[in-house]
Amino acid sequence: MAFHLLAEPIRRYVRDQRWQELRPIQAAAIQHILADDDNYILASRTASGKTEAAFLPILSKVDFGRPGVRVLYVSPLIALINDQFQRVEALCQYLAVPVTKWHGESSRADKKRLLAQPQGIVLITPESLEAMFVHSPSSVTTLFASLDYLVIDEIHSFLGTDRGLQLQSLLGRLRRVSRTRPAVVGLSATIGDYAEAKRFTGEAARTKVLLDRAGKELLTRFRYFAADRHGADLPLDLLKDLYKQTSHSKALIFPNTRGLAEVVAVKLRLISDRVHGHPHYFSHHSSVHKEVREYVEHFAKNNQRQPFCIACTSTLELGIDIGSVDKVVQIDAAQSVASLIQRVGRSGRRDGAASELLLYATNAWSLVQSLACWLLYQEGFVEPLRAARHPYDLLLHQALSIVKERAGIGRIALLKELLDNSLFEEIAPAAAHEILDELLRIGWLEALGPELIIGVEGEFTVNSREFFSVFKTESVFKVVHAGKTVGEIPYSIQVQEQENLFLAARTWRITNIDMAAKRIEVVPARDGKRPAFSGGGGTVHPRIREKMLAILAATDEYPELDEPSRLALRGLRQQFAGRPWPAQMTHERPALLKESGLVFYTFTGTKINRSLAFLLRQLEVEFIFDERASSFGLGVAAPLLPALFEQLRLFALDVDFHLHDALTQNPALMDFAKWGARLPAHLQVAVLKERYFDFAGAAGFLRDVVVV
DNA sequence: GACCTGCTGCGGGCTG
Repeated sequence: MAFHLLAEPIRRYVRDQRWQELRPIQAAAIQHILADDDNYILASRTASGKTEAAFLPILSKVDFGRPGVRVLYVSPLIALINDQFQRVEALCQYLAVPVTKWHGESSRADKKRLLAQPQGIVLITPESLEAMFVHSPSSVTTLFASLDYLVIDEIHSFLGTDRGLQLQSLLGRLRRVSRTRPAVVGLSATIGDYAEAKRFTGEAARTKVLLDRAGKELLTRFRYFAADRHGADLPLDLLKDLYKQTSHSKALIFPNTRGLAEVVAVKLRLISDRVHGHPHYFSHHSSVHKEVREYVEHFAKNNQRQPFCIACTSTLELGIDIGSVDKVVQIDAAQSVASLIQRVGRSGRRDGAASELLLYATNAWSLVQSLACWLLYQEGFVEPLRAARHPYDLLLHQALSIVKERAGIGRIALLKELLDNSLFEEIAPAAAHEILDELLRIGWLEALGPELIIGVEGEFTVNSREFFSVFKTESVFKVVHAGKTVGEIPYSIQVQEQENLFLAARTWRITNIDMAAKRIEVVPARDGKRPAFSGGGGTVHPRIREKMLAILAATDEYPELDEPSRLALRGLRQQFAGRPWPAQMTHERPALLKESGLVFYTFTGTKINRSLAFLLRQLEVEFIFDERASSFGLGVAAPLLPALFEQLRLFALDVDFHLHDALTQNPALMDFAKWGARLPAHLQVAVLKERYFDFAGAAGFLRDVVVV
């Protein structure tokens, strides 16, 4: 029995919680973590008690009487740290172990107190850890030289991302200053590739996975309301139906964009006002001011009886505690299965009744993508995310960070430290040398005797706040009403006096714009438009598109579809009917002759499509690309396609020259990687090839594809 | 038509 393995104070905590029993993931984690000092990945669905699964055994095991912080918890979100602080602190009170929040918004007095007496548990963000290495390396040693455990929450949010590469580097740097050998415990509900998760710890061979596959009971329904051709907003009938479906529920609605989240919140509130329904309609996304968002979270969490509706983006995907909701609504397809799982995970009624998932679609392609995601979810598929093996841009950033940390370091020692870190293990020493040479050339580094120091040109960069993060952010205008910030919007044609707009689920009129202070004054208004947000979306994995093709080629019926959805699916299937689909479709892709010309459907992921579009431009072939349908309209006769594909494939195999050219013409191509623009040109090309495009995938696709 | 994430140190002004 796992329970009896726990230390007595922890057993008392468990008894006081009045839990009937330990969850499977908790029982497994207790047995394993107490038995050895290995790294663990705990994979189990949302709200299955993963935090306790990690902390119950760790707190039972670690000797907190010894000096130094013993456990470091890393989280991708400040909001999550603040939530987890309450839970972990409640647990730690049974052991009198102090817990300290360490992020940009936590108390400086608390930080000072911890530095005077380093002990217990610290909750931190990757950027705060980076900042500590850069500005106060002695604090890193004082606090973290004797860690026993590193807990990484929502570890999937770091896998395959630039922020993950940064954290991986920081883990290596922590190990370097450590006198102990801390074990890593990673927590997640959505991991598609366990080998990658193990690799992320930097010690794959020492890492084991504990997995609870149990899903949850879910009542799923698809609903279809076709948008008119020009309809940027949602169809009125959809909004009316959505109101009817959610007016008595606690509902989360995910319409995929910030602008549509505002439309949904404002319009549902309008309908509700008209029929004297409840007034609890909110929006929650990155452009809603933090305090307003916190109010919404607080309302949802502390409200047992009243219904409410939050229209949101991925801000409510991760584990921020908003209590339980009984309906999750997705409008048009989610970008990934992982995202769908996280969203579904937010529902769950305490009484154990099945929670409800409503999947709306406004066009047939979106319906099929949504259906594909849902079927893949049922099959247990999650997109495998692979970390970049040649992150030259991260090496550049970490080189600057280490030079600053040491206040000067010999070139050989710096190279050794960088290349010893697991995330750079596939980078050749020659490339690392080149990056240092480039930093010396542009004056970001300088040689001082035998050592490298931060150069005059580099001081500004390294000393700015922006240095701690590896992602870019756009500049925005603050939107203020009566001295209170409502949120923010990017500069656009819409930013004009007397313009009306939606924000934070309200309607506003712009009364004053201060260009210098980037501040917009607003007053309440009666109607308006959705704000024009800029910004790119995510990427769709090839497997989703392959599933979409399989759905279209089959004749399966799905009882979860309403009648309009069924008709829409049938309509799209008819377009592709009459083709001799083999049982195992792998390389067959359809082309249709339409009025506008030949349309070729690739049914593959965003990165391969993006690469194909690049290659077509290089060949100066005209085309119309539609990512939603994954199709290319081409002014080419069908019999010529194989020859075109062969030409594209040869370009794909030798694409470096064209990428060099494209970068010279348009340096903004590197905007997706914050620290990429300072790399030597051929390393920029390498970063583009590895992270933004997939030319190897495109070449394989072009080699194998059979047009039907 | 398209998501999200975080932030030092120091000095000056203000409040209790």
